[in-house]
Amino acid sequence: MLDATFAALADPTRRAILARLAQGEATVTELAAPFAMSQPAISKHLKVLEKAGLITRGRDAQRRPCRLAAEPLEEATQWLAGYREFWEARYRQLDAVLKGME
Amino acid sequence: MLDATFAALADPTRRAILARLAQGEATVTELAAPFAMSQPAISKHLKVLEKAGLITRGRDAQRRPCRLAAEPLEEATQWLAGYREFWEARYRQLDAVLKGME
DNA sequence: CAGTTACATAACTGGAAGGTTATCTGCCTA
DNA sequence: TAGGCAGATAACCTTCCAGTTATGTAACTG
Repeated sequence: MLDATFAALADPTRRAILARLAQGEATVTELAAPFAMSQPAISKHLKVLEKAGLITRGRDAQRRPCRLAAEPLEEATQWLAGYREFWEARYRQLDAVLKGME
Repeated sequence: MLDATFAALADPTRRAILARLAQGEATVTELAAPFAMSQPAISKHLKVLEKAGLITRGRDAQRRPCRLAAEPLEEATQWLAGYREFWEARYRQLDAVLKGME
């Protein structure tokens, strides 16, 4: 699952789509509007996001509204949290150095 | 930068390498040992990690010890943090539902 | 019912990913 | 100095990815 999540997040178009969805539901056409890209290209990106579980889709007549699904983001965050102490250690070192300069 | 970071993290072999490096420096041969994969394949993965800034490499005679570099992980975490309220909101909803069932 | 809107699907293309084997380089050691 | 060890690089293959255009399909609208 982490594979699909990180792979999905590796594309700037897809991250921008998620950023848009963080502000609420949107249709495919709405999501496609900001990009200089064909509609099928966006549909493909949405499929990638859907397979990664990062979005879910409803139905409203001809429209297929997309919603953000947070679970994989949480999973990714938790994985990264395992390394948190690592860079915090760096900051403590930096702190120490700065204190030494006083 | 986030592109390269997330792309690098999308591969399980590379995540495993990072996990190993979290416990301290290691040489290429040491890193390659756990995997049923040729040494050049590992070297490629290391190059990906290096380009993404996730590792740095030193020199010790013929050995090129690798160290974990935390900065891109921090950057990725901060990006994800922008969505944190999103799933926390879900939990608050769940909480509310559970309380309603009492 | 004809046309249009909203989106999906198919087929193609160029380039990057991830693996392989074979070979080269640099450094240590006997 | 000859040989071996650690690792990088090259050349190749196959599969996937991100985009395209063209076409199909379901649902609304006049």
